[in-house]
Amino acid sequence: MLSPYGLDIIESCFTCKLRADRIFCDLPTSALQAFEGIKYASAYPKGAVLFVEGQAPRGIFVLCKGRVKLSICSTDGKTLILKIAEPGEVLGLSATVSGKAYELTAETIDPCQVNFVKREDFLRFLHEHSDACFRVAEQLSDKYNTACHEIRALGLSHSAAEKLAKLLLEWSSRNGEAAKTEPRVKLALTHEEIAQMIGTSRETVTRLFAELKKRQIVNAKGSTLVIRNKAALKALASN
Amino acid sequence: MLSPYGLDIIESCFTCKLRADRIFCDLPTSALQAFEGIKYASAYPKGAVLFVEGQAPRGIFVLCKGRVKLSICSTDGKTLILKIAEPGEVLGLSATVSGKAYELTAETIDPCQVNFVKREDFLRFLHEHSDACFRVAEQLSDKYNTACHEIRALGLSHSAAEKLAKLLLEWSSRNGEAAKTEPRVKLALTHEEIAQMIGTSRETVTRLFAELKKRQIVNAKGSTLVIRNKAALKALASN
DNA sequence: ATCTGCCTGTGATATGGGTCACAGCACGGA
DNA sequence: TCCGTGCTGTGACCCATATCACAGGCAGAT
Repeated sequence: MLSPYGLDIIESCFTCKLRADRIFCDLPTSALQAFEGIKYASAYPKGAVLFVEGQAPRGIFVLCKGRVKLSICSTDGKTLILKIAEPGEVLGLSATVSGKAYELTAETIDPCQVNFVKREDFLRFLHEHSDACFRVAEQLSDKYNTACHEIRALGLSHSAAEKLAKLLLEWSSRNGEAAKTEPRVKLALTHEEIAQMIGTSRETVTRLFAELKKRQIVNAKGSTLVIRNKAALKALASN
Repeated sequence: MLSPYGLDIIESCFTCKLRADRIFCDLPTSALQAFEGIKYASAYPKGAVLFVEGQAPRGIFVLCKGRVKLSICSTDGKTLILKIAEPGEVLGLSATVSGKAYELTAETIDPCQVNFVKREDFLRFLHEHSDACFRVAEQLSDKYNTACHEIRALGLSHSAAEKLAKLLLEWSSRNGEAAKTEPRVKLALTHEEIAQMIGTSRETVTRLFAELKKRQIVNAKGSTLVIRNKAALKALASN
């Protein structure tokens, strides 16, 4: 098969080595077989838009490879990035289930491989495979959970510094770096994007980073950030 | 049967007249029968706490009567009210499904009737009744949807006035009052609580209401608020 | 009728951070 | 090598809103 956008396409879910540790993908054989029959494997370049906030739901997108930026956007152009979706996540799920419009916009930030399933096929699939339906409920619970975290971070912090500290700590807890005394975080986003994640302005992010560096709390090594003083960062995060 | 806290207890879901218009409750007979077998009907006074943020999930609470305040709370005591749940809503659902801690606190603000189902019973029930499982997915989608709205409101508005205007408009669209030229909203909450809903301070809410009244945009009739100038309120909401 | 607690209303003050404006820098394309 | 484009860094300014402090009002308890 062709490898567009420099991707190694995963042909079938059955041969996918990563299936086991993905909440949705690790289905019993019969369900997986049915899923294979209705999915369309496809690849997208960096910057492609899977769906836009407000659109009627066409179906779900199972992210196999690459990262996808999920954001909402106000009428005046301001953007809030909700999260960066990682492989294994099912995108557009809640809209597809409920039939309401997509509540956010999904845009690839890497070359991505995606399995698309049309809404009517997916709904039929769910009704016929109750174990898959339960996985969907689990995925949705998960999404709801992270949404609640986001709400807490946005609504209950007094300062931008607090939100940034929270974000950095969360990032470091992703890669299993959290346990180390000096966790490292790969900064794959621009200050602008970080600002959009914590609902502040680009300049404020720049200033906050300058402050953190001055106080020796973090330290930049190229595009990697070293957290030198985890305790101080935690103190900032919970105030 | 006794009627504690002045409630007329709904004995059985089968005889409940309100069942039809509730997403979760309107189950096929076989599922409903099974549900009857595992639920515990109970009543709570005003101010009772159903569960607390951070607790391990004991099970779900189907709200039959009364209203429940759902909130999250920061370490320093600041509270953010996410929503006021109305009858028909299933509380503690996502935590019960995923097994993670309850992500928020649920506290009754009226005398309430509630059907409680233990986690293990509920999970078994879901696996045995795929139609119920699908309803759960729908409920969760709904919750996710409102969470996204909350995030938008919190993260993308520049002023407290904007958030208050949004809240008032949303309230008026609940009771079917939205269509009227001068919708009425019952103000069942204190300024303090409203402040906690839009993430601002009590004083700011008081001042904002004063401003709205001065500009003849709203008008207080006892504890009922009359929206005299819907257009102006909408203009405030989207800026 | 009085007290006590919760709610609303309003002034004074301080400040976090949004916004504008511009400068320096890195990196890729021609 | 030079240029353009997008990112980062920083100063100046100002406004919305948090916070503190207190006064009046209303309602339920004694």
